[in-house]
Amino acid sequence: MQNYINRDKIYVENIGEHDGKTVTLYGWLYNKRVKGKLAFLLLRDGTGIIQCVMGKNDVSEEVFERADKVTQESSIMITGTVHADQRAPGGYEMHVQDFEIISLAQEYPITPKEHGTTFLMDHRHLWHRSKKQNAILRIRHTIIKAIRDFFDKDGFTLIDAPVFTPAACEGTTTLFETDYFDTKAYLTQSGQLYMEAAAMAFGKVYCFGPTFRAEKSKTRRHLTEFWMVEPEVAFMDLEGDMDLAEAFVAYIVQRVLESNQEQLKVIERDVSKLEAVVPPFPRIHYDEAAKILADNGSEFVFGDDFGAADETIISNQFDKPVMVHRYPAAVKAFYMKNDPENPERALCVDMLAPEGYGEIIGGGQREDDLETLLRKIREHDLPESSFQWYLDLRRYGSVPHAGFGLGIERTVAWICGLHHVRETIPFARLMHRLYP
RNA sequence: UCCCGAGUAGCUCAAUCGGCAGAGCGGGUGGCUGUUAACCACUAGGUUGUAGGUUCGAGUCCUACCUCGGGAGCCA
Repeated sequence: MQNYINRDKIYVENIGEHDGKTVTLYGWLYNKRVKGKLAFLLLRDGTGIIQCVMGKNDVSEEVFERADKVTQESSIMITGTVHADQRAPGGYEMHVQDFEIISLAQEYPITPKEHGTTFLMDHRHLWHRSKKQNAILRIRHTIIKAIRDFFDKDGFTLIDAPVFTPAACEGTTTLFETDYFDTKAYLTQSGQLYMEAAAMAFGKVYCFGPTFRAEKSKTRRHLTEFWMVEPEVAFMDLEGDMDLAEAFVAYIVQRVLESNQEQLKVIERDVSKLEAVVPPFPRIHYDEAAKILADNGSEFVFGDDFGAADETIISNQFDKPVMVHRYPAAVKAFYMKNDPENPERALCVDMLAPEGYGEIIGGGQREDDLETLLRKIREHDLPESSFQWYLDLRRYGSVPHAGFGLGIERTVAWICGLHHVRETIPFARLMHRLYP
């Protein structure tokens, strides 16, 4: 294997720079078509796929025999001349001079025909090699990079939140419990409370990491382990929070449009839907959203949170993400600040993605008054002692502050136009999936 | 936790009213110098999820269980 290390490797994505030259490519056999005295080998190297043409008369008998016997996903090395050619997928093809099999693959489970999702998820470690999955995870990479760039350029500091937490942060969802020496610890469901502490220390902060929910949810929008980015800003109100969320999401979409045209084509995404995502986004009051539902025959009960079908009805009214604000305080978490103009309502906002993708952002202004927060903790029947550090933030220089959380996988699913979030994360963790 | 649906060849699926378990892909063999999920011919490949029941006869009908998928609730 030592012979195959090459530090100046040429990659398929840059093959146009080598038009007319003789180069060596390293990769895997994506597919082949052997037609008598002519062989078409599709080399995949992670950055793209190139068709390599081998005429029986142009290579030694031994080399042509290798093409005949090489199996799908065998690792290979091909030397040849690069030519622009309309007939070739990708626009360039290679005329083969030499071809070596680095490691002959056993019978590869993922054939070029159809497979079911369960089978593919069981072979997730191999499925990544497929064109579409490769494109999705490249777009995920762009989204994550764009998220970090957006905040870094705007003076935010990245503050990592802990994964082990001592108690339920919000007391709503079911948490994964783990032994922590002689006590219990729980896997985090949100870094937000810690970000509030960090915002008081650094001004503008965000965390980006995995989040865990032990809910027995089996829907296309749910994972038990997912990634979330949570910015938090001191001296910011709900309006500022919505401004931030809007600029943030628009920036992410723009970056994908700039960087991933090729991948968007592979996954057959309707790009015009993404091009429409420019500020300003519609901002509607909970009462307006309720009216939309009433007008569209929903069984929605005023005062409740919206169900999945309700979110779809609301988002379908717009061709951009829509921000719904000021939900009834009763259906929101204890740390949400109540609207001084209507104390029954919370200064909160959810952003619903277009095309029925549901909630991608949840956030709002936080309660900054010590006595009010204390009362809410008691009302929600939460252990007061666990929240002393959180109450300290109101004891020592409390300020208005706000933030939100954005779910990475739902954002990727929306931007890529996917049916299910399980394809948006390299190795999905679902209620019935812990392998591979 | 609740509701709905599905388990048949390595994979994707078919099998009429309960009547001989089949096809495509993938594997193997042979053929083909411009293929695009190549094509053509031949070939191997089955405890029909498990356990019971009804029947002359069960992939098909009944009961239970197992596994998986979709959805609800909850949420990002």
